[in-house]
This record gives sequence, C-alpha cells and structure tokens, in this order.
Amino acid sequence: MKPVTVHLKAKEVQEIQGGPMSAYEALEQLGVRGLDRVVSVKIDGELADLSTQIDSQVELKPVYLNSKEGLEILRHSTSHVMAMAVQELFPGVKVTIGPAIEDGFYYDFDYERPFKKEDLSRIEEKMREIIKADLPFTGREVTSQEANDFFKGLGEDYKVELITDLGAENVKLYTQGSFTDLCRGPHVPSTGMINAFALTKVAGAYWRGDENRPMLSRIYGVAFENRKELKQYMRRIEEAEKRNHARLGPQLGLFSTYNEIGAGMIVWHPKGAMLRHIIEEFEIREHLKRGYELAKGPSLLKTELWNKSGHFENYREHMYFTDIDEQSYGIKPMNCLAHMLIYGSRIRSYRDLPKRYFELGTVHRHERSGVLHGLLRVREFTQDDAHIICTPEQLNNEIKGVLDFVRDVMDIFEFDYELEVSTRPEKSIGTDEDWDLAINALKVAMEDSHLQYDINEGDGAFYGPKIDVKLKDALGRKWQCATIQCDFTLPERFDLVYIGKDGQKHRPAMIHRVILGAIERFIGILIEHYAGAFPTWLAPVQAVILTVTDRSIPHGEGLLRALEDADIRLEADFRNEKLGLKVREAQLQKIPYMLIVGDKECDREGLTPRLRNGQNLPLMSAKEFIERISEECKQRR
RNA sequence: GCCACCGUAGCUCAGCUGGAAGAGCACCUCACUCGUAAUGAGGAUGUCUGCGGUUCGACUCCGCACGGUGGCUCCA
Repeated sequence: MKPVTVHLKAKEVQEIQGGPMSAYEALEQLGVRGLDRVVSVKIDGELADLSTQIDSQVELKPVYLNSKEGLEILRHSTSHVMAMAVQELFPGVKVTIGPAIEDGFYYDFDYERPFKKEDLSRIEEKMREIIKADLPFTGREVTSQEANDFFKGLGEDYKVELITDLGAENVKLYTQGSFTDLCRGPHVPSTGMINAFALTKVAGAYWRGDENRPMLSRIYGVAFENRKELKQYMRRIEEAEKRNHARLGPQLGLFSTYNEIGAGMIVWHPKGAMLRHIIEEFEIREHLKRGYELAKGPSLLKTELWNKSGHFENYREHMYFTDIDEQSYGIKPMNCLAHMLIYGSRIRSYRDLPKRYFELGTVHRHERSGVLHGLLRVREFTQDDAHIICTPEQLNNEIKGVLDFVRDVMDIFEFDYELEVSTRPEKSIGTDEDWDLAINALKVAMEDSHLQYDINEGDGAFYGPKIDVKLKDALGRKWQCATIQCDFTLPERFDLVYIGKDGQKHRPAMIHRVILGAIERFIGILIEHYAGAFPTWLAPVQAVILTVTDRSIPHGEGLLRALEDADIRLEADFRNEKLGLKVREAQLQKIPYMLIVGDKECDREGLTPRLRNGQNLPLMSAKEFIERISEECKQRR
C-alpha cells in the first residue's frame, strides 16, 4: 500500500500521512470542523465527491454547504432527487437534463402529458420521503458503451443521445436508491443533506433548446442551505413583486394596456407621458451636446426600399405591411433607412464625417405573442436611435464616444450594467476583413475605456458584430438596452460614399446604436429600479400642495401660481379632507415633495415641505423652495 | 409560436362538488374645518373577458378566440 500525504488548504497548512483513504476520512483526520456541513471537497483544486479515494499526495479543501460551490452542488443534487421522485410517481417518464441554476435547479422530462402545477405538491412530498431515507449518492465511472447499454435498456433515449454526443471513452453515473443518472458530479454525500427546497413552477422547454425538437416538461425548484434562507428568498420575490412595473405603472397613473386595443401596445396616461417627455427632452439635449443632428423618418416606407435594405429578406416575419394605391408599404421596424437616404442626398467629403443622425423613432415589430412582457417587450416602441457614418479610421473613436455616452447616461440613472460583445454568427454577410476590423474596433474601444465584458460567440447580427448593454429588472432578469452595432451592409446596399483626401470615392463605415434602447423598456426597468419613487428631476409630479383647512386655500393658490411660473411640475390638493389622508395619498403616489400649507404658513407666507421619507424641512418661502428644487434638478437628483 | 397558470365592480380579491353575484378600498351625497400614511354616516356600482357547446339551469363543466403572468424558442 502506497502512503499518501494530504495537505489541508486553509489558513494554517496541516498535513497528514497514511494509507489510502476517502477524502472524507482525510478531512476527519485533519480535524476539519463542521464536517456535517461539508458537501464536497476540492482535490488539488478540482471539485470531487467526499467518497473519492485518495492514494497519492494531494491538497484538500473542504467545500461547505453555504459556499457558492456548495450551494450549486446542493441544488444539482436536489434536481436528481426530483428526477427520482418524478420517475417513481410517473412510470414511463423519460429524464433528460437537470442542472443547477441561480437560486435553484430544474429538470426536463418527457412524459405522455405535460406536468401541471397541481403535480408539484405530490412530487415535493415524494422528494421529502427520499430525503428522509437519507440515500447515499454513489458515483462510478463506466465506459460510454456500458452507459449506453444501460440507458437503452431503460428506454432513456435522451441519455443515449447525450452520451453519444459526448463522444468520451468513459462517463460517470450517479446512483441514489433506485435512480441512476448520467452526471459529471460531484454530489452531496446523501439525500439527507437537503433540507430546504421548494418546487416553484412548470414550463415547457424544447429539447436542447431547439424549437424543431420535442417540447419537454420542465420543473423548476429552488434550494437553500436552510429554511431561513429559503424564507428569505421567498420574501425577496415578494419584495420584487412590489416593484413590478406592470403593477406600479397603472397605480401611479403612468400607463396601461387595453384588451380592446391589442397585445403589446402601450397607452401612456398623463403622468407617464410626462415622464417620457422628460426623458426624451433630456436625450435630445445630450445628443446635441455630443455632435448628433436630429433626423426624422416616416413610419411607412415602400416595400421596395425594405427589399433594397435587406430587411424584407431577413426581417419580414417581424414586419407589418399594407397597400396604399396598389403599392406595397412596410411599417418601419428600424429607423435606419431614412438616415441612409439623408446621407446619400448629397456628396459628402471626408471633412463632413462623422455624420451622426439621431431620431426618437417609433417602430413596430411583430413579436411572437408568447414573448410580450409588460413594457419590456412590446410591439410598438420608440428607440433613441442614431446612425453614425464615418471613415473606417474614425470607427474606434466613435465607438469609444458611444461607450462614454452610455456610461454617462447610466451614471445619471444610477444603473449598473453588463457588457457583452457578440461575434460573427454562422449565417452572416460581409468579408472576413470587415468582420475582423469591426470586432477589433469594438474590443479595442472597450479595452481603451477599461471596460469588462463577456464574449457571446456567434451571437452578432447577420450584418455585423455588436456590443450589448444589459440592465436587470426587479427579478434579476437581464434586458438589452443600449447596443452598438457595426454594419457593413447598409452603406454597401445604399451605395454610400464619401470623397477622400485623394479625391476618390470611398465606402464609409457605419454604426447603429441606441443608448436607452427602447423608451418603453427603459422606463419599465426604471420604474423597478426606483420602485416608482423617481428622483425629483424625473418625477412627473414633483410636489403637491396640501392645505390643512379651507382657510389656507387662498394662500395655496398663490403658491400654486408662483411654483408653476417656476416650471415646477405641481399638483394641488385643496379638498376639505384631513391632512393625514392627503399625506397618505401623496405618499402612495410617491411624490417627492408635499408642501403643507396651514395657518402657520399663511401667517409667515411660506410652506413646509415634507419629504417622501417622512422628514419635514423647516418652513420656507416659495422662492427658497424653488431654488432647492431647481438645484436638485440641475444635479439630476 | 410552444408549455403551464390566470381573467369576477375602477383597484385588490372571496365565491365548495352547477341552483337568483360578494367584501375592502376607490367613487357619489351629507356632516365634520381638521397639522404630517385612512373622520363618520348613507348611496350607486357588474355583458362574472368574448363567442359557442353540454345542462331544466353555467361565474362554475367543455371547446375556440382575445388578453395577461411564468418559462422555452425567437429578438434587436
């Protein structure tokens, strides 16, 4: 027997020597504390089961249940328990895949009927039995051939397909009780380690994410270290629901949708229309500051033109068409065409470049019914769209300029964001040189700006690579807002040129970009971001005057005029109601300032502001209040 | 588009296995003139999303359509 040496990777290095033993035994001998909460172990940095035999010199690090990796293992093991429960309850079900995801796990099944919400409690109950039985998870390595034969014998076609596609010599199988699954592992030592889980939802999911393959039945669950954590998670979801823009929007009088108008169409009520107006005005100013010019194209353009641009070929399914005087027209799903024509309307010199055309352009897209989602995915929306046409040499600088723009704007709205670069997809047009140039321009610009980014291999548009900026909603779902896309097709198709220093015609480069993306989507996320309590500069109603009694109405009216003259967005609540009620209602509307006007204020010709957080400011004059609020807006707070 | 769930008063929701539609808030009227998250009393409110079907009888069961939510796919 070969002696083994084990180091414990911890603050103080400990060491033992001895014969072959399991990782668990080694940790035990090393005197690791809290072994009952250790789910796995890292052997020389690799995650492994606690039962792994050690027969050489290694370094060990225990993985605790409450660590990121520990929770992932717990969640993955819970998905195996669920698969076992489902197999016991629904004979004939075929298992497919079941990974750990954020906060939980899922498992996809193929069964004679889709699973329903009602099935969940039965499955949970069966899972609790399995957990109570404390079945050990045992892993073993077998040849792919053996594994294939095993799953074929069980009629588990999906597993056979997975093993075949893996193409490995050996694969690992994990068994707990009567259930064996193909799995990389590791797993918790036994099912008894799972003590806080819940099945949350059922959903359809295509096998291997391909809509041409069978629709499987997916069950989602969450799992945590203990019940307390699980409860906290549930509370987190409830809190997120309070921020839900689809609920807050109508409550705050911002927008609503109507069954009778149609899906994916937003109706902006006065306060929401005001909010849009504030944002749009802000955007126009910011664009003009940065050398953009305003442009505006029509909504209906001849189908012939969409043909020329390639949209008819590549984007037809998302477009709406109509006939006018026996001519076919398409409603614009993008704003680029008119901008191309504006550029092409005269001869351009390299001295004119870059041209930056900005348009708050309203577009219509036929999104499939199942993807519509509140304000975040709609069929009519307005983009803060711009097209930058420049020389290839200017590309890098222009991209940096847009990245700076994005950063400045996101700072003002207090958003954190993630960046992704998407590279050439399989189906694409343009030369390799163009693609390399553009991807390089994007990457260099990101690196020059010291920005972190992920790469989405093959996820670019068919006409060019792109940088996407993603914001998160209240539930942590990511939504694309800003995007910066290089495009080689349109300058080509529209034969855009500029005259270079050499007096020759050259093809310009083009960037298609949005900063907020769609105003609708952005406002949706903005509502959740601020939970409806907009900072003063954005609030559609900045202040409301609340009279204490009817005696204060004349003074209140004077204040109303003075503040309105100062362009403060104002409401007046002069009703003969108790102050407490008026405060409550203003509070529920999340208005930044309540201006209390009673006898005291009348005597001293002022007002007493109450902030949304309940704090009172000292009695002040209208002038003082105007100064305060103007300063706040100037600082965009 | 696919899978699951849902649609009852302006809003939030109750309404069991089919037997004459309910509550709270909001709204309207009256009284109260009141100092920081709900004053009191009274009143009105419905195509139970729509259309078909089953049934003596449908908010309830079935089918289809419309709309929404959570996923999948798609998508900039």
